[in-house]
Amino acid sequence: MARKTGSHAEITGPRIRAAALRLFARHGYAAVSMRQIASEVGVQAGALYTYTPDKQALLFDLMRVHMENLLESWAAEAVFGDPWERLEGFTRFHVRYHLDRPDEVFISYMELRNLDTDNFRAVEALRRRYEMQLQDILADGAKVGCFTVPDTKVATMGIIAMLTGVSTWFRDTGRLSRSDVEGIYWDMTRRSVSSRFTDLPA
Amino acid sequence: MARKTGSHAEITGPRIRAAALRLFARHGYAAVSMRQIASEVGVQAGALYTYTPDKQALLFDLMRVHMENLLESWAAEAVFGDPWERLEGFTRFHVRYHLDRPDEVFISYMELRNLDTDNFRAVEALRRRYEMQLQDILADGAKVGCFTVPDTKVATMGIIAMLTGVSTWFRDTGRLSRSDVEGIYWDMTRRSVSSRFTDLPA
DNA sequence: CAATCCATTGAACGCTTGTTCAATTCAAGG
DNA sequence: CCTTGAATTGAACAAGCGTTCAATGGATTG
Repeated sequence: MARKTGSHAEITGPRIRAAALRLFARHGYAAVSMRQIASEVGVQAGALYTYTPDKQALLFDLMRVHMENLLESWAAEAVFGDPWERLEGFTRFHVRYHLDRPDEVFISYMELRNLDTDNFRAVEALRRRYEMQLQDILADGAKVGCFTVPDTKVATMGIIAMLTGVSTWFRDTGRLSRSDVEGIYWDMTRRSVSSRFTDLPA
Repeated sequence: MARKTGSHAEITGPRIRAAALRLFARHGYAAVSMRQIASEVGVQAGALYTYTPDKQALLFDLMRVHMENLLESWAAEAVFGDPWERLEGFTRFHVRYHLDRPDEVFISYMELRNLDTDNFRAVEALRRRYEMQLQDILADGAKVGCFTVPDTKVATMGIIAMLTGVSTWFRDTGRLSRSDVEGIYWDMTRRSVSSRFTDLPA
């Protein structure tokens, strides 16, 4: 079952990945043991080492693949057009993508500090590449004059934080549907960068 | 050195609290050992148990006290007036408070899952009380007509996520001062709930 | 000075951790 | 049917975990 490791490949067996993902998301990397992962897969702990060199690689693989998929998915469906269309495309994509992958998102934001130095740098770089996608949209929109952003970088971080936060509270059993939520977040996002807004109280 | 435990008191010695805070924020609750905390204080592990019943209580104490301080600080400086003033007060308070306590904030958002059931419920309740402060402002503003929020609850979560995110990227050595950042976030927040915004493209 | 008291030590407890590896099992190929 | 080779087991390893506690120490009080 040895596995060719192409540049974008998952190194680890899919069953193991799924179990590790679930458990890391629920309890945190440091709190989950290799034996727990093995038991979820239905196997002894030693068997995991046929598929992964060690626990750290398991975490890194999950995070790296998640970020790569995120970037690829966005590249595949990125909207072209004026800044408004591009921003709406990004917003809706981001909310939808994060709603569909709560565990991956949780891990990728919470377990950064459990990555070794090199792995951390790699994931950090991927994350910055993704943030840059939004930052470019905002910068273009500001240049053209359809957006007013007091600070492009802060606006990027603010909007991404706002949107990503959706996965901390959304439940499928709740009052709102996914597309409701998508729409509401887009509404808030568009407002937050609107130009038509220099005549406010205070 | 036994300590009176009034309702809002910290149970644990301040040196231990400080060490645990630093280490939990840096490496995560599960990854930090009692021996590491003890060594940071300059003491043997056993000595910690004079001040705390166990490791879990250490975490819970940090989170509970943080949330209580947050609520008290806001109660002390909450602005009264029209919704715009109240929202600006909240926004600036939240950003400032979170910039000043990066470790507490980090822990309180990241270590929820390491709390025992009862402790989790207690912290969760405090958090909801705090979120309700903002939600009330938004609801009042929407009723009066100065805000347009498509969904009060989602707007609350969105704004809080956006503002809280400041502590993930802000560095004192960076391009912007704390009051710069405060102002920028207020600018984005005010826009995100503005009424004067029904005539947009798309 | 003696008595008291409590913070602290340092060793020990039973258990779990990540990881290794000889031995075994098991399926596929000739 | 036998051989080959890889997947898996199960035991073992050293290390570290949270927590306990008799013994020690050093200051405070009478």
